[in-house]
Amino acid sequence: MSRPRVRFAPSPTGYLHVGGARTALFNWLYARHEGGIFVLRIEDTDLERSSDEMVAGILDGMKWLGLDWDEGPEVGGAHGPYFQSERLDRYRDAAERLVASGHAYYCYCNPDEIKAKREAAEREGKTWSYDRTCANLAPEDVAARERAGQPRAIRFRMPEGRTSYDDVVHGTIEFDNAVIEDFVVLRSDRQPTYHLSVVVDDIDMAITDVVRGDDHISNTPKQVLLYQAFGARVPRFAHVPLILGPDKRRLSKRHGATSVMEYERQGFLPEAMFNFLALLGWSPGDDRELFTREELVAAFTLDGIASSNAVFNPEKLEWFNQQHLARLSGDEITSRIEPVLREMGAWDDELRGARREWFHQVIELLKPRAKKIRDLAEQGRYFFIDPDGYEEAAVKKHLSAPGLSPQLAAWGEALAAVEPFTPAAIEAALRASAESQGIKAAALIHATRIAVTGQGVSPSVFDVVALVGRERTVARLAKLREALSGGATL
RNA sequence: GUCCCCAUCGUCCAGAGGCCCAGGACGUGGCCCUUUCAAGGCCAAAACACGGGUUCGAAUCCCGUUGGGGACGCCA
Repeated sequence: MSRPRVRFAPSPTGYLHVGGARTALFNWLYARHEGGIFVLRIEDTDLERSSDEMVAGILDGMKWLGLDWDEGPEVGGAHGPYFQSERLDRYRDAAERLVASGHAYYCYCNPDEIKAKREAAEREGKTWSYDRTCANLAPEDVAARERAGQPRAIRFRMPEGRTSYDDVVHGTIEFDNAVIEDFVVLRSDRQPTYHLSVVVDDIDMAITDVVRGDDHISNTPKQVLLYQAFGARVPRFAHVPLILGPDKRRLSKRHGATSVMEYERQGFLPEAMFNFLALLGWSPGDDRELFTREELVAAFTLDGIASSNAVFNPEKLEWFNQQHLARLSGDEITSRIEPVLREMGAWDDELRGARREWFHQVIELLKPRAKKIRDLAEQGRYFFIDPDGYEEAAVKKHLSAPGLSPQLAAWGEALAAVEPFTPAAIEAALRASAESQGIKAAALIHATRIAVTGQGVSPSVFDVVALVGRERTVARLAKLREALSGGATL
């Protein structure tokens, strides 16, 4: 098969939403798998709703996910321009060509009257479609209206018969043309409608495969007819299922986060989002779930696309994030966590230098407990900064035993002499200290954890102590004893 | 209202006539590991919407019902 050309054509709403991202992802994956071309086109026909910032919002989302485009904004290409707002002349010419060839006609009807009729019908629970008043106007009528300077739209003349096309995911889909009215292709203000602009653009951009949302299925016959009217080759269509919210309704703002950048803000990894989205409505045909970007490119084919809608499951996204996080190397995590640590005032350039090995060990310890990069920083704060207080519930639960302070003093002394300062040696020393004092090791374990981390929860206290280091641990134990005797800081 | 699409565990998927009294994953419950919390391992509960066909045989094919979604604009 020769190189396919596919496209993603969002309208600039200011952000890339999850559904759009998934559609873009499928297109990208397909292009990359087949060695084809991925085109990005901005459908900014609606000038009032478009701006540079809005376009930037979309591009940011694409870039974050790593969906690079071969032709489009910022990179150009031989089939541009890639903004519909710069292509208006093309649409006007195309519409006039349709009139000339008899596939369309001028319509002088008043939009307000049409709207009124439509609404009246709707109130009775019926449908009203355009009555073709202008479909067969006599030449002199047309001339008269033109002379009067009446505004005119251009309508497509629906032929008799049926229109069908082969959908890659749904098979053959057929419509009776009678259910489709003579739709407007060019408005009276000379602006094209969606159907005209997509078709003209897809022809101009030599798009071979249209991969888009299910919601376009019923639009497709209109577009197929337009291709035919233009004498162009009809592309292959693949309509992918929609992404639904938990209430099974189309995903929208009221379902919470729908912008992919919102997930970035929440600390999700782009590779996790990528993996998760790829599996919403597509499957490799077996039970594999964890994929890298490269593995997905290798595995992706259009026939793995499902035909039924999918519900967005945030819990599974979290799981993917955790899995991808666990697979990140120490250096990869370092570069992503740096901004978070800076924000906390816990960053030190040495973490990349002299303390790099140490830092990687800290990360390994924290990793299995973290779902997000931010968790790593927040849950491991005590590795970088002395705790400034003790978690109340933990104190209540583990520090109320009488005589704890002298016991901690003895343990502190023993710890100061542990050699080598490894988790195993530290554990042995702690157990020995507990035994010689006739108390449970657990008492010292919990107290040490609180002293060193300020928290009731942490990785194995022996690992933590080994990494926090002898000096800081001894100091923190002493500080806890102070607090115990003072009582106030607890 | 008309037209179109869809229908396997709560959710995401596997299953393209016998391999299925249906498999994996998330989530849920339990156990192991661990004197914390996770991670990990093991186990469990959990689905072929319903009714008719076709066939020796149907989750898989056909028809209908029901349910869900989408489209019907001088919006995209």
